[in-house]
Amino acid sequence: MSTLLTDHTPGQSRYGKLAQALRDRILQGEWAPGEVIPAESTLAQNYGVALGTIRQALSLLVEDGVLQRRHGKGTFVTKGVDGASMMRFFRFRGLDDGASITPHSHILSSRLRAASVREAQVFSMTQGAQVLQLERLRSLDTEPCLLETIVLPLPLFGALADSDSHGWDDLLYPMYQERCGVVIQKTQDTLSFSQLNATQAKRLKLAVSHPCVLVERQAFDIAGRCVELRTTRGDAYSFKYTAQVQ
Amino acid sequence: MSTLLTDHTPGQSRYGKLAQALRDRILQGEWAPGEVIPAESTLAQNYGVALGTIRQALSLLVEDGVLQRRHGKGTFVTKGVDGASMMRFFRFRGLDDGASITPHSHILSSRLRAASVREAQVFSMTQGAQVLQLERLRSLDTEPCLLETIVLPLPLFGALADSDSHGWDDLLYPMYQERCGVVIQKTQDTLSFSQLNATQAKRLKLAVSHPCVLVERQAFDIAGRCVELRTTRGDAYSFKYTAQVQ
DNA sequence: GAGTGGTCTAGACCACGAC
DNA sequence: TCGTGGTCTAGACCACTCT
Repeated sequence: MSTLLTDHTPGQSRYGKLAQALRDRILQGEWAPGEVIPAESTLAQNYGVALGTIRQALSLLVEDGVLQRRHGKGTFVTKGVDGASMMRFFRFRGLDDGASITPHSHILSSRLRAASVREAQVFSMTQGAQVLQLERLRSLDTEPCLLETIVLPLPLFGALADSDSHGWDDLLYPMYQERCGVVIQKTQDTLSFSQLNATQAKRLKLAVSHPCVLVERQAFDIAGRCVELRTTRGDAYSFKYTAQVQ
Repeated sequence: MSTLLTDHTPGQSRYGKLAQALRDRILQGEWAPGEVIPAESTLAQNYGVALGTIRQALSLLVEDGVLQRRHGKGTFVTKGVDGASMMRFFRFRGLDDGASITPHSHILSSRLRAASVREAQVFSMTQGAQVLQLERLRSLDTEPCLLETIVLPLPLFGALADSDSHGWDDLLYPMYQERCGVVIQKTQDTLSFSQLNATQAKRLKLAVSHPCVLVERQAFDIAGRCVELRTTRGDAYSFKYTAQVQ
């Protein structure tokens, strides 16, 4: 028995409350990312509701990307975004559509500094708290393609601040999970156009003022907190993105 | 009684087949865009299935954007996208986020020509069939902002070929519906980067080689057929788009 | 009050996956 | 063969909208 339902309708449907209860249990870490949660019939019994009701609750969390159903196997906690998602905005030379090659990662710099006002806001930190700022170059087959500035709040990412960036992986998000217990659940990317300054151009082996696409990302963990701010620049001529409307 | 269900599982769930049957009735024009379809209980009776089954079928069509539910009122056939959707990719000067001003439309040219191979393919036309090609300039407060090339298959859009473009509306999609009976249901937009040639630059009052964002759109009607090809160019510095991942 | 979609139940059987 | 999620039923009651 987990949490008995209180009486009727304080302001939400029963399956809505169930979804919230299950989400809380996931956030508390009762089931780790990638693990199975109890069967629908078990949950229905534990909460004392009909099967259909628990299924509606689970559907909400599936829509939200927190859970995934697998017919015949069970319902699993999502593992999170894989971190190669930035490549969806670009199509670099010689890559077919299907090709999902992970660019190699090289950390150019890593330093601690005080959070700006905006950073303190989005990270819900006390003003002046510390953040870790990374500069990172990503390359495909030795050719530089993306230049990134990444800002991470402390002490959440303290493990990274203390470690040597030479041993880091090509994908950051799985590494956030392993080393800091942070699962990236969603990202919001704002695209715009810009031009490279001298330093950026040199890193990317392009000319000064070369047109680039700017991706400003906020990444959120499973609890919905923003835990990463990232600015990515890539050659505008390699930009290619497809959007569906309705 | 509408269509009795055949026996069990030729390869789809019962609600899947119901959804297809309902979609067909909508495509045939049994209910016009904006109209109510019969109540869930009525449909369930007519098809001889349980309420929950018809609700699942309707949910598929709602997800697909074909239907909309309104609690207490009924289930309605979608009216289609409003045609102002191109503005989601740009944020022009002096426009706040919420502002959804429709740019003024000016048709620069309109002519008939034979379809290219690719056009014949995407429109499912016999090769060499005719299309209507429009050049169109869209302006905000007398300032040109978007330059478009629009290709429409004939004879579907014959009514437009025969009419004077001076009397046309600022939004094309509602006009497609009124004059040609074509409801735009979905669009797929591919974004990339380019530069303006001399003609384009002049139209948009920008310099030659000015950076621009290119939007290549395919628009689909309620039956899923591609019925419009559109290429839109706008100042890259006004480009601003937000995407959610997972 | 009548009609609509939304929630919920308690049960049955089916389809998939692993052992 | 067993446990999982997926489909389907037949009924009940609730919440919203219009008249």
